[in-house]
Amino acid sequence: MFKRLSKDINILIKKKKTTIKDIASVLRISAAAVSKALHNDSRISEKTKIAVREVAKNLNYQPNHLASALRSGKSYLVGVIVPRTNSSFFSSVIQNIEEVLNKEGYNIIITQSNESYKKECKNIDTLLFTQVDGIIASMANETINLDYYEKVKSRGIPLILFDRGENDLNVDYVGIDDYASSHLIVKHLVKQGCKRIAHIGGFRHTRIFNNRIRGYKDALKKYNLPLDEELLRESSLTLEDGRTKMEQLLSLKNRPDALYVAGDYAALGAQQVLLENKIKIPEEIALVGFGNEPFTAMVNPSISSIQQHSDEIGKKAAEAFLAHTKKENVQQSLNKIILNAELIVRDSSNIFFLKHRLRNLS
Amino acid sequence: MFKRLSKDINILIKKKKTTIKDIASVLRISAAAVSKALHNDSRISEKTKIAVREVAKNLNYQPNHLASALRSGKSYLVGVIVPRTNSSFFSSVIQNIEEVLNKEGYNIIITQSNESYKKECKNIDTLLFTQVDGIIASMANETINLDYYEKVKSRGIPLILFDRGENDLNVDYVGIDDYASSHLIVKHLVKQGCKRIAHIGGFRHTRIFNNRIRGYKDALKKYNLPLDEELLRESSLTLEDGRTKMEQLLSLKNRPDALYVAGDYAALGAQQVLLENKIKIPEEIALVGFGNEPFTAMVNPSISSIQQHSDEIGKKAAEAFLAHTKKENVQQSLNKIILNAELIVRDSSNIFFLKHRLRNLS
DNA sequence: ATTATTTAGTTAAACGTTTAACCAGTGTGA
DNA sequence: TCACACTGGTTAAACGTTTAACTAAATAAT
Repeated sequence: MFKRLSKDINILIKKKKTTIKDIASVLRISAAAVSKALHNDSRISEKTKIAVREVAKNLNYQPNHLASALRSGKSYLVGVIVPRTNSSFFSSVIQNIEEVLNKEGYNIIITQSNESYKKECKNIDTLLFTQVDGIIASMANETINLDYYEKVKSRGIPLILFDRGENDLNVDYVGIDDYASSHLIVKHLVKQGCKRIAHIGGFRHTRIFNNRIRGYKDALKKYNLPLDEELLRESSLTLEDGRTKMEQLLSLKNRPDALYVAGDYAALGAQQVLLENKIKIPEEIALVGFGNEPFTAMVNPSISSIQQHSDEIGKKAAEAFLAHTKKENVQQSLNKIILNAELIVRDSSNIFFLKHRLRNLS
Repeated sequence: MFKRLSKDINILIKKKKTTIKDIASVLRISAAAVSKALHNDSRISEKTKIAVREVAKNLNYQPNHLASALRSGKSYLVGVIVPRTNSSFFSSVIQNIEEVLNKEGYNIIITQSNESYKKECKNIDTLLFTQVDGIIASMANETINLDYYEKVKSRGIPLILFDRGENDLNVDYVGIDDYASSHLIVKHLVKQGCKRIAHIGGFRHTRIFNNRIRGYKDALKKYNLPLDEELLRESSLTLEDGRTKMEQLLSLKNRPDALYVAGDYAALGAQQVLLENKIKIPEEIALVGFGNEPFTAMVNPSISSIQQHSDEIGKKAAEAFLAHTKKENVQQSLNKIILNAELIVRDSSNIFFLKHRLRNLS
């Protein structure tokens, strides 16, 4: 019945873009019927559905996302904001968010803030402008003012934070337990026999770094180690800043015998300074970083670090978004999903170096 | 005249979303006039424009991108496809594309193919579906079939390739001169006194890797070095593959005294094997990588590498896209923009190691 | 035989802009 | 005074879907 329309089809194929109307006119049915057929609406017969799908394919029909999003109010687009993408952590989180959301028909738009508050605001505007159905974000280091994130909330679209979050916003948050991670590290260093453990941390105003500092302090207390304030340094956690802070620590009369750095890049900077000063790692000073950047395994000696399970974080964040889309209630509340981190012990903090090596080889 | 309407404004402010119509009804003008005012149309008086802008701000008006894109046929969105984002090269290219396009009112949507052809096709579909105004892409290693890219072309939107391109597509391409880069490397190694230069390259079916191989061969010829086929290995350029190929090279009866690897990760793998075999770098075997990944400067010894000027590539790619939007003629043709690369000499290929160090310190 | 229900659609409005075409009023030159 | 050009808008259609409300025909229930 619908089969001998190939001439009509050929005529239409020349047109710029195939729309639902073209399909409708080929089959002599209404555009609405086509729309319903494509959405598998129960009010359309199986026969018609098959015919519609066939014609759609022949005409190379591509649904116009703009039109459907405009009409339905759903764009099936989710915005992702990260400080930067060239970090294995964020890159992996993004990949996992994408994987989960793709399955549900969502696509993601990635934007980077480059750790700048201003850029972050611009990104939020862009995403809102593009009418995303939700935003999954990790905040820039600089960000203190939350107005722009409040704007997202007030637009009534779900907001999910990960890694760098803020309790005050009262939205979903996915991250690791920074406080417990610090405990993990200190415990490990104590086991290696270290007595004076220094910490190069991030700035206290960022919640996660504050938690790492609190964890560090409390763990020292727990193991009856003195808390020496000069062993605790706040920094921007860049490679360069890691160098500076390490130099400061070395100039102390009473040097530390271990160092826990809250970021891998800064840890690398510290390591460079140690090597340049011919200080043996880990024998003289043991070193632990945070984030498990790939280079920690590449440098010599390899640097122990905290693995944050970026894949899990990405998945959970995406699932948190999906949960919002499923319930009617748009009301957001503080809902924390905290994952356990893992300490990857490498040469830089493994005092029983050779022993360990041999064990691994056996 | 328009000033005492604050009550009306307050009423409207409660509404879900402010539209152009709300502004119009506040000012008792037509929606069309508001649209024109916001676009600075000459047919609207300055007085009205100011009033419109003011009311828009008070009502917290956000233009609906979907509606305007649907109507005007322009989304002001550009899709970017990269094999992965967690590489400093791609990350930097993206950042520069964004910077240039933002200035012209465009926003970008980043997608990653993870080097998978299937994912790349999905990405293209997503981007077309989102009605992007253009696509800037670097192809996955796997990609040989060009049908999907042809699809982009046939949709009539500009397509720009960078880094990993294809002549056959006949579109704009931005990249470095791979052939010349190989010459640069070989020349440098020859200057260091190397006589048997090996090459771990990428697979020949990818154009850029083929060009690097051609450059390597021709440069050897130029410097009267014998071309020993067993010194040339094709690989996937992963760290692991770099290790394997290095082991193979070491097992030769006649070992090379220099190695040029077409990718930094594989170069790192090769370096690890060399160090494990107590082979001195660069004295016994000099090493040069490609891509200037940050870790090349971090490892010990630091690895010489080719800096690809990712910032320039990003800018030029964006500009190439903009050029298309400006001329009516949608006809695409092969238009290559080739940039010069730069060799960053580091310890791994600097035989006059100390001399160099001293010179730098002075 | 009559009414109710189901099936398979149709119609028309709506989503928020943009834009082509139109028009009323004012000024201007001849 | 008439023709005209400007200025500053207005009207209405359009972009491609979705969807609420309606309907005609067929089938089932009473």
